[in-house]
Amino acid sequence: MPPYKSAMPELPEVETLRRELNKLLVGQTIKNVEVLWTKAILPMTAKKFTTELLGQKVESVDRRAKMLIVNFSNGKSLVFHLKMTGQVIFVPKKGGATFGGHPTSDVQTPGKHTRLILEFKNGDHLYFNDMRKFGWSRLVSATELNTLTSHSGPEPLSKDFSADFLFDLFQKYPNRTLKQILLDQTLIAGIGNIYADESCFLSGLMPNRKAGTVNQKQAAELYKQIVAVLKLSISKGGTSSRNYRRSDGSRGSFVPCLMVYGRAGETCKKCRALIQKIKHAGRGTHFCPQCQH
DNA sequence: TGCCCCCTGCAG
DNA sequence: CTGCAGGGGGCA
Repeated sequence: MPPYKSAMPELPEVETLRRELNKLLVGQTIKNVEVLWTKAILPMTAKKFTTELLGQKVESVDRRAKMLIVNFSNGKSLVFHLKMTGQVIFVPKKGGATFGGHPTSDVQTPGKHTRLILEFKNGDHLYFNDMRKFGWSRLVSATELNTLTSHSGPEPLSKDFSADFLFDLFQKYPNRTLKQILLDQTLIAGIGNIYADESCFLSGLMPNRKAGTVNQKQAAELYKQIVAVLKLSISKGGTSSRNYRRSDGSRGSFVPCLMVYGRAGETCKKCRALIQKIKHAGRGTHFCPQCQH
């Protein structure tokens, strides 16, 4: 078994939750709120948080960068950031098809890491679990939501992101490394450690390569691979290398598709060289010494 | 620009 | 038992 790995939910993981919860929550009305760890909802008090949520009806579920956004019909939004170990788990009312979570799930609802519970009128529950307590959930107005999301760069799967945009970034920050740029949420939204390493591998570029040394063709290839790996991972329900779970408590199935992330010491799936791990940009960084330059 | 901090579980 | 893992915000 691979060694200890800690990976936070990134774009594909949060997008998976968004798609699932959009089907499950829209039209539901909040009947009860339980705040089990008050810091999870800072800066709001548990009392105010609860009062404002009671009776609210879910209109849609959104995602921006790595933030999961539950919109209510009164214009307010409940925003979740899962950070390292956050989970958002949906448990249908008793008698529901998957009551108690996914049959093979190891997730406790509620459990010792449950920080917040929402109960809906029909008896369904939504649990916010977070072992490390880095994650948060904020109830915000439309204006505040705009502020929260305005610091993020373009969505990589939107038309705002393109090969030219990426190349322009590299020209703008020639002394930064590819990984530093890919991880910077103000430049591009939603890419974290896993998909930064994976997209660099897939495009044959070293994560610590200076952006200024990358030519237009290479930038175009990296762009293409970023989009491809994010889409593929979404189609697999994301990467559950450790804490991340889908809304029913089950694991995403992208781990077998990983080429370098979490594979230090294992053989490269392309050339059989040993995958290496270094520390770069403050993160564990995985690469193939033979495939990437 | 880079380091500290928030946290907990697990490796060593 | 110590120390490391790490997103992102804050601060020097």
